[in-house]
Amino acid sequence: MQSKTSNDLLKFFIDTCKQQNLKVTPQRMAIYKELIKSKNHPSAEAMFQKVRRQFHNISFDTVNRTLFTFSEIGLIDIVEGHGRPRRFDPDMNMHHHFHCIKCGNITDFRNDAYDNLEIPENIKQKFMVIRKRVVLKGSCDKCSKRSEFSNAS
Amino acid sequence: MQSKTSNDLLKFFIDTCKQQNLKVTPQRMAIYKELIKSKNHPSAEAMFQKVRRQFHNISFDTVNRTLFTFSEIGLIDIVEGHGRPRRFDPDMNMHHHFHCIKCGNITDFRNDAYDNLEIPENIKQKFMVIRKRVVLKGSCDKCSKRSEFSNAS
DNA sequence: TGACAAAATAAGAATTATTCCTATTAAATA
DNA sequence: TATTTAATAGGAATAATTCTTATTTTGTCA
Repeated sequence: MQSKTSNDLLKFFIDTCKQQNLKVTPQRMAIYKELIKSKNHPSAEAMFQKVRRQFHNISFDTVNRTLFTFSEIGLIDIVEGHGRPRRFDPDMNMHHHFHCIKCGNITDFRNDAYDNLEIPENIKQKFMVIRKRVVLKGSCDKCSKRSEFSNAS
Repeated sequence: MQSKTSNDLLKFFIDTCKQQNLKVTPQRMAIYKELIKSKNHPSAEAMFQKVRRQFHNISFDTVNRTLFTFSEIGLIDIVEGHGRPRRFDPDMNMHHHFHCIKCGNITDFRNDAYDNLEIPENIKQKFMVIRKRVVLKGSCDKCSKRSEFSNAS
């Protein structure tokens, strides 16, 4: 069962690479295999440590670069975090964010429906929530224009 | 009008500092004044460049440390971003995040209501949205326990 | 199958962002 | 105005990432 699902995922991975004109290298396979085992949100360093156990002489740079490549073709996501460089927001009124995944800009927007979102009961019981925000990700107007036909290759 | 609002904000700033037993230094004043002028999400480096124009020999460390201090007492917010160290998420199913502002951990959770949030029309018209997520921030169960009486001081 | 062109890799240097360290200075209080 | 305690400047140290270059490998096609 486990291996069947795993094989399906590997097939999906290989197909995606071919579609995107990415070469299917043993390094990329090894990294992908570790990724589908990951339950949390690993850093590049954490992935490097895991992968090198199977792939003795893989370099950090390859792991890091490959993770970034995977995120570009939609195999994995880069999650938002308290980032570096840290960005400070002097606007303490409730508002929401649009992140451009290309240029990295964050745009504020207001939305009443989002402001009124309820915190789920199971979350309230476990965590002390002091702020909520809807984060939308995608491509901003400038970046969309710039690469309008980029996936027609 | 402008100066009145600005004075109110400065008064609020001074009161907040006193409440929190923080000294009101010229450096902190200068940094706060720049902050309330900021419309975007400046980095520490950007703030340093702005502030040093008024405050010739201020150090980067002071700016950075002060911004962090301000965020701790709720004067400003640290916004989520594509962070460093980057965190990669192999789970591409829709889910949401709880960020602990103390330990930095990000916890996944599922919520149907959140999944069904509509993208506002004005956003759709301007940006190409490919992902949405609700991000809750606060203190996780472990960190809440650890500092249960920390604000009684 | 073998050769070729383009892409990917390893290794380490370089860069960027941040935090730490410590002597000095300044704010708050009496 | 003297004292105590926190805050600062400046620079060293660290952490995370990206860049550079020579080498290797993949995918393709004869």
